[in-house]
Amino acid sequence: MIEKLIEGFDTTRFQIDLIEWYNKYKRDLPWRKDQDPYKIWVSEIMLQQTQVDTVIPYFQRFIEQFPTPKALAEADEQDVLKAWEGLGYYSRARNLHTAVKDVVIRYNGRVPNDGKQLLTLKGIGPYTRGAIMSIAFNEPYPAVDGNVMRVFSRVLKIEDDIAQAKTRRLFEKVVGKIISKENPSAFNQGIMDLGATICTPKSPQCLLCPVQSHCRAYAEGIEQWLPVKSKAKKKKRISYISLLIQDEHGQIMIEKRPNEGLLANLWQFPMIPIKEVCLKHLPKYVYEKYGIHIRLENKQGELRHVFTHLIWDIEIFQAKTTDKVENDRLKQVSQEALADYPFPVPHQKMMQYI
DNA sequence: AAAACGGGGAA
DNA sequence: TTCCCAGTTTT
Repeated sequence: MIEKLIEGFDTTRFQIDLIEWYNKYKRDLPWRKDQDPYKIWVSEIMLQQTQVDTVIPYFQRFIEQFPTPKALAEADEQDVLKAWEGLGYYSRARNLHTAVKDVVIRYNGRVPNDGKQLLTLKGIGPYTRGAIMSIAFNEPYPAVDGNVMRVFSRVLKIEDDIAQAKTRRLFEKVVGKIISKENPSAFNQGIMDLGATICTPKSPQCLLCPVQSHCRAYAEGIEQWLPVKSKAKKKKRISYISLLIQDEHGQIMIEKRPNEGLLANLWQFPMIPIKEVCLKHLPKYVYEKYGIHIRLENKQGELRHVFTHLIWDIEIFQAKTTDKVENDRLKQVSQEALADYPFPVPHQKMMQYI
């Protein structure tokens, strides 16, 4: 059934047209300066669900700070999270940290040139395995992401719903057939660049496309209707009150989030679901949860933060205390010391209200 | 198969 | 507002 999709498709000519275009127009990106599999790996993890322009400065700082798997393996998790701060999907950073420790122990610090072994490492799934194998080791593995599915859904007029998990497997089979066996690195990166610069989600630049003559969607004028993707469900909304609690020296209370789930092990200002308590009972609630007495002061502002699957609506209040706490997950720190802890973006925004 | 998991930029 | 982005893990 894959054969049916590729019937009449000039694979060899497609490979040539794509790779020639890539060699001429490839983007100058910091992780393309050499073929160090560690750097390819870090870049691929950062690039998951994250755009190139966002990743570039993070990548450069990260490689400077952790130049080798060994350097990263020996780092504290909090320092790794701090380097990741603001990039999102923090489990990527924790999984990468776990995985490089594995690489140091099991493979003597060398990223394995082996598809099966790569897949056993935390945070490396089918896409990242394919990207590392093809880009760093020039092995013909498909690396199918949203970009690749968009390009090939148009070129081959594939109308399966790309929101379905099994559709990715279909595209992996297709790319496995079409990928250049001589230069899989340029082929895969060529598709990525094509998807990023020409074959974009809206208003693709078909007139500039190096594989226009191969594209079935273009031939039929239906490129804007592909790929097919079903709608996501509605986001859940949660309201919170967040407290900027200062003691008589101006020290501010922060808490560490649980070690699993949303924003695991990042720090935040105490945050109370509004559903669980009304304003009047807030000090009592805070005493029961955090063990300190507070005097509630003025509301400082509010903010909204939108995640993939939910929305936080946060009201920000100032508060005062004279009590002291100090443990693993609860601290009172100076305003300057806040910079030493990894905070999610909504709580970074809160700092301006102090 | 579906849900959880961040954040920013573009239309 | 809505959608998209070089996805993986957990349930």
